[in-house]
Amino acid sequence: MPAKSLDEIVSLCKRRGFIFPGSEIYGGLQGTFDYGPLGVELKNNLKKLWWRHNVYERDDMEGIETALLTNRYVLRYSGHEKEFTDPLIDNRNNKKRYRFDHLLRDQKPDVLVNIALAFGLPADADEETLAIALLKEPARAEAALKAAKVVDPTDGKPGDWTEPRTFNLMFKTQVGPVADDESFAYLRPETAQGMFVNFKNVLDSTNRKLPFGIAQIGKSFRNEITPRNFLFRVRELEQMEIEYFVKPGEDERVHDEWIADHVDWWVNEVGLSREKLKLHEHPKDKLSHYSKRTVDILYDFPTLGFDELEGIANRTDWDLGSHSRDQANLPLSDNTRTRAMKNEHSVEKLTYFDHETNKHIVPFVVEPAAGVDRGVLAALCEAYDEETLENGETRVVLRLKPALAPIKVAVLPLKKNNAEIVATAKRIKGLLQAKGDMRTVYDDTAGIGKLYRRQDEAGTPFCVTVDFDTLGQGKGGDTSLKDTVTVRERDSMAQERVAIDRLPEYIRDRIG
RNA sequence: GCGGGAGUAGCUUAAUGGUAAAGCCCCUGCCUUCCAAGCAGGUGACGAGGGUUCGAUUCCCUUCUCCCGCUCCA
Repeated sequence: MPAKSLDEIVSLCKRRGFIFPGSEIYGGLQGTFDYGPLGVELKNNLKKLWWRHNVYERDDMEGIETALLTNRYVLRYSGHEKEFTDPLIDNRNNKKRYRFDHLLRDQKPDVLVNIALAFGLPADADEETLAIALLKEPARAEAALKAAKVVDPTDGKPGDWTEPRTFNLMFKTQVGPVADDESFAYLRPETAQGMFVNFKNVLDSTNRKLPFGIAQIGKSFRNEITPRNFLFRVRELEQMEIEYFVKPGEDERVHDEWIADHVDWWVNEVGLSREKLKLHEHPKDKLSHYSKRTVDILYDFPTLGFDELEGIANRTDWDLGSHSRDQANLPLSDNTRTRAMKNEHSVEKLTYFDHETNKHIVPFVVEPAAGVDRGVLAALCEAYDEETLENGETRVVLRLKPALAPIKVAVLPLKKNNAEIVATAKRIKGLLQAKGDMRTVYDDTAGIGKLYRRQDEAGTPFCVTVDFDTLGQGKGGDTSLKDTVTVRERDSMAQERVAIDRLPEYIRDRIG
């Protein structure tokens, strides 16, 4: 039986050491989580699989890792300084909160005219212009909204409005010893910008031709208004992102290819069921400022229902164009040309010289961006199983793909009060861990049945048990099984007898 | 940020204005020849701060965290 609720997963994560609340002994810090001994292994394994699929097994990808602290100009010209800010306002009468610009948009025209005139703006100023002007003088704004009788869209009555204020979703931090208004940097809200600002560096150092991509795995930070739902909405998150650069015109085909490829990756390598995945096409009017088309891959989480695992966006030439100097002389798409801010700080033109046409072009970008933490959660939800055994008892077993399993092998002595069995088990543990690529544990703190169940809950695919037969002391003096052990498989609980010297190979063949 | 609900051991629950109890888990020892056995022992909790009180886990206030609903959501 799969997990009935997310709480069952949360409970298992805490109990077995996958995931803990961040800063827990000081009461926690909302929107942060710490990965425990099993969690870090699972997460590392997921990232390893992703990197292998998207970098090593392709001919057109490079990896990078860029700084988390980001020059504010990067986020200014990317559009985040403006677009990643939500202006908010509350109605004291009914405790409703609105996005300030959306509230203005929903007013009758004469209301907006009155506000505009009160602020000395042209009568036909649009709601974005108004919002920006009013946010600069919140106290005057509050008075003007009252005077103009701005109504609440929920009840249609004039509201008792608070001062409008901005809520920026980017974290700022002080850089250097002098605390003035200019000496700050942003913690990056997405890893993507690191790939864009290094576009030339990668191109120049690798001699890549279009199409090619840059991959990065790393932390991003978003000051979410309301972190919720366990790993789902967090303030510190890890992303696995690709920026795939193509000639304009190839972008739509390549976009579809990445969507199909990544759905297959979640299914084949992470082990998610295809029927629990679905695609979500973003409506045109809800697209981000940089996107021409965005398709999300959703997973059917317990309690939450379908929610986003990965977003695959066609970012057009927005980013490379926005970060380039001398934009007026670049061949940009209409959206980027008209909406991107004039760049007065970049010293680079992020273009590509196309030898076929002998022209500089600004590549289009297709961006598959997946959440590592959400991937971990999906893998756990998919793998969780409460199984009723033949004897009527239940066991909790994590049916993780062996490649994802935090522990690959547990070596267990059938009896811990037999020195020779214990010594042999410890020797086998050493033999397996010497290979260096599989987490191996030894445990003798309970009876054999309980040891198996513990490993089931951790998702360990194989248990190796050392018994009297291993020592050549089988029942009735049977020595035929000397130097063999029992390998017990997690999902079926079936056992197989394997020679010790074949064991590393046997296990490796089965963990992928 | 608003409204509602909840915070007692790793987990699930109990009681109490006066030494906080139990089961499971965990640890140690004995026992145990393959799926959470048994016996004996042991560690471990009132989210934090303040107030009322002789005395607060209990009553009050504040705060933090979590859950539900709004709101928000690249």
